[in-house]
Amino acid sequence: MSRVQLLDQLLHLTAVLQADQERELAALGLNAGRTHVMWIVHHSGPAMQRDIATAMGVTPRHVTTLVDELIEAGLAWRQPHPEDRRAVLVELSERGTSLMEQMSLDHDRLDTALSAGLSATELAALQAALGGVTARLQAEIDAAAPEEKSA
Amino acid sequence: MSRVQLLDQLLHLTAVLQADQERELAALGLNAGRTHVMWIVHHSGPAMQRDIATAMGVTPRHVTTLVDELIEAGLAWRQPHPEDRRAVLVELSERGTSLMEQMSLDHDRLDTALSAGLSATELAALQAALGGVTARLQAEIDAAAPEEKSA
DNA sequence: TATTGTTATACTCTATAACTATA
DNA sequence: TATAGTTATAGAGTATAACAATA
Repeated sequence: MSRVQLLDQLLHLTAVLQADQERELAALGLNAGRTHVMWIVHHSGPAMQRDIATAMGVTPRHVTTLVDELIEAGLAWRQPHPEDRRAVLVELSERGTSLMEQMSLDHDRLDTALSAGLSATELAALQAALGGVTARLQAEIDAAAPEEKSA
Repeated sequence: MSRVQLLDQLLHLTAVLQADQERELAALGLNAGRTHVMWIVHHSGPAMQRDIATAMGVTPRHVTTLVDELIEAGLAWRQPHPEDRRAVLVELSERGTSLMEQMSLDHDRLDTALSAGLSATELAALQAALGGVTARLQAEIDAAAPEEKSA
């Protein structure tokens, strides 16, 4: 009988991870939504707001707000779409791009720190076990909510 | 070089876990705050709102709202504090209590499902590795934000 | 007629400030 | 004077609905 349940450990880790993310973003004047927009644009290149909304699972209206805020902060701008005059392309500014690059570095650094102390074998075993847990969790979710099919 | 980083795996698991929790609570007309209040009262017995606020890390004013909502939903009620006429004791109703008991069962069931397929040895190794990762994450956080001391 | 983005509005979660009734 | 809780107000995040310009 494990005194501490696996699920409780995972929930705790989840809480710590999330608090850390939020603290870090807040220090940059960002939040999850604005950062998600930048992340998408950084990885896909200039993007239409409609596509950003779909990728994030939020309303197009909300993306308008998020992009307004990024522009206000000097992290992005809007360009007219060259082929569709209804649409707009969101691009990162130089500051926006370097911020995303810095976040990538921080991400990699944290990843390295978390794996420290684990041998390659142990790391592989941990990753495999985590993959299994995630798959079982997803299976539970799918079993409980059989509505939303894959898109 | 691991193609998928450990941190990314953890972030993904975090997202899935959280979405699952929210979906489950929403199906019961609950949210994180209301559930947290019930959880505290379920585990500590009748509690003053002030103490609930401290335990949750939110304002006393917000606890007033949360308790109002629980009462509205027939899940809790307020009793006058027997020794301090300024204060109030929050108690769970029968429905509130049985809901908490049901959630405990669901929690245990999910924990079992997540561990399925792992031998006792593998489970112990996973838990140990997770503990290490969480400790290293906490150490990173403490190193980055040396302000808020322990209370 | 369908689609992109925006103006207008509203809902949820949470906070701060001022106040009432005790202690 | 300090503390428990509440009335009043505000701010962040996100949604729905109606509408403009364009496809």
